[in-house]
Amino acid sequence: MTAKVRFAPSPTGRLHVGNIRTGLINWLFASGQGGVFVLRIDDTDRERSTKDYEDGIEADLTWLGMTWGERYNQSARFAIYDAAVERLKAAGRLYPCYETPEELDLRRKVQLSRGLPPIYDRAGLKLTDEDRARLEAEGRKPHWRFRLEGKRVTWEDLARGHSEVDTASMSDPVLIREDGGYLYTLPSVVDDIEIGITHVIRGEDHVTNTGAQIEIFEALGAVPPAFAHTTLLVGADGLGLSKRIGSLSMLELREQGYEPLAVVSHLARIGTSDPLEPAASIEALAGDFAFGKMAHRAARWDPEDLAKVNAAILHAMPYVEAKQRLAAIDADLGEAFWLAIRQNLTMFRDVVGWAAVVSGAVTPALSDEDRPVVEAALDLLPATVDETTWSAWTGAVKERTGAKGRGLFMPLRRALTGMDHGPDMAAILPLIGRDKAARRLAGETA
RNA sequence: GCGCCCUUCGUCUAUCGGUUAGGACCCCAGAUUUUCAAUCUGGUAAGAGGGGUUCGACUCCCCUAGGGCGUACCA
Repeated sequence: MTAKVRFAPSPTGRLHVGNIRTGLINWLFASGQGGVFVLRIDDTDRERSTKDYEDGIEADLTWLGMTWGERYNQSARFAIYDAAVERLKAAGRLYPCYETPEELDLRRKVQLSRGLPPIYDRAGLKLTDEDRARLEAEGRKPHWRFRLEGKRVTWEDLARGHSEVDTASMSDPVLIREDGGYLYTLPSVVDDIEIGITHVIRGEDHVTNTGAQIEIFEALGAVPPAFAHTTLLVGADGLGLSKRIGSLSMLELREQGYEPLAVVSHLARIGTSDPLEPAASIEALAGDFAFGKMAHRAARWDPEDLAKVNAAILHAMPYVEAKQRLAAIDADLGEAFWLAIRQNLTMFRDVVGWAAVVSGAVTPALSDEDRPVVEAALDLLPATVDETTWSAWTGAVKERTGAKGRGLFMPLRRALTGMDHGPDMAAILPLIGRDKAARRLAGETA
């Protein structure tokens, strides 16, 4: 049986690092074995769902390279959920309740204060027809709960191993709200059955839900899929993902200039035993994927690590891959330029700064100690410069001034680039050109 | 409050009763570059605390501490 997994975001916001990891793990798991990745838009909440967010989610997935084989909108599938509801009602597993949210909240608080578990007391189950008629005459409308069997539900979790949830220790879940709207649980289970999902892969915040959901699968006569609950992410401080990072959207990461492959490599490898290095492609990542490699403790999402992965990708990026993007910055930026400066990039946009060093205007920042070397260098600068110039030229400067090592090269670097770090000077000198080099050595802004 | 999960170098992790406790990042050193960066090589560095079980515990059990998640008419 080929694997079929689903990623089910709600279009009530953009994808962020917290939920994209779940999507990515699903994608990697499915792709690694030639399975199907289903994109399911959980838009049963029509109030909060928007088409813009839906488009945004697709744009984010596409940017990351996470293609989907099938996609569904839950908002188009209410008839299927309605049918499931009828079956559950007929089986006596769905019962109406009339408490208001305030009443329930109060009841929970009382239970808690008495040291009792805050579990719904199933008052709705004890209602007679007359009780219901009276309540509805008062204008109350029911919400519907699924009657749990109250048993130890067990499953072999792909990420956590043998798992158990005692559904006797939880409240019967509300499946249908007072206003008739569906909560996430029922449509999710029904779709998993209808679409033929074989593996439900999600964050471990859903572990307890799984107990109830397995009961719902069974109540609908379905064999539950396999489950995998992965650890959640934490921030660089090791504590829970902060609001800032937890809500860091793919859109922001994209605007900050990260390479999609960096985002994906980083997200796929943190919290695993694989070294944190760039993958050749998202497909290669899928080939390496295994739940067994994932630690059972929260994975740390640190932007500094992401930046390192991003830099490593740029450092090794061949010219053909960079060509178009380079041209978008400046048509004159060729292969020699790329090869000379890529090692100095953290973000692709850093190219702009190096392009300015080569073809823009640079104001040399020189100290008094730098001057003798720079003046000699200007005097000795050959009439033409190419890749071979640097060595002979600086050799001559060394001979005349006695400067060597750092004392020889830093003044020249500062004079020619205006900076004290940067690409290999032998490669960058011919890119700057003889004319600009001479003027910069003379102290001009050129 | 209750339930579930977690706790190994500074960081991310490997180990599934007997290891010189391994790798990656950071850091340090060396090489290379007659410079910085990049690159290559090498190195420093670890089992939350306390009890057990065992010939032997990072590994199994219990307790404590710390952290995460859940306990919604959110997903």
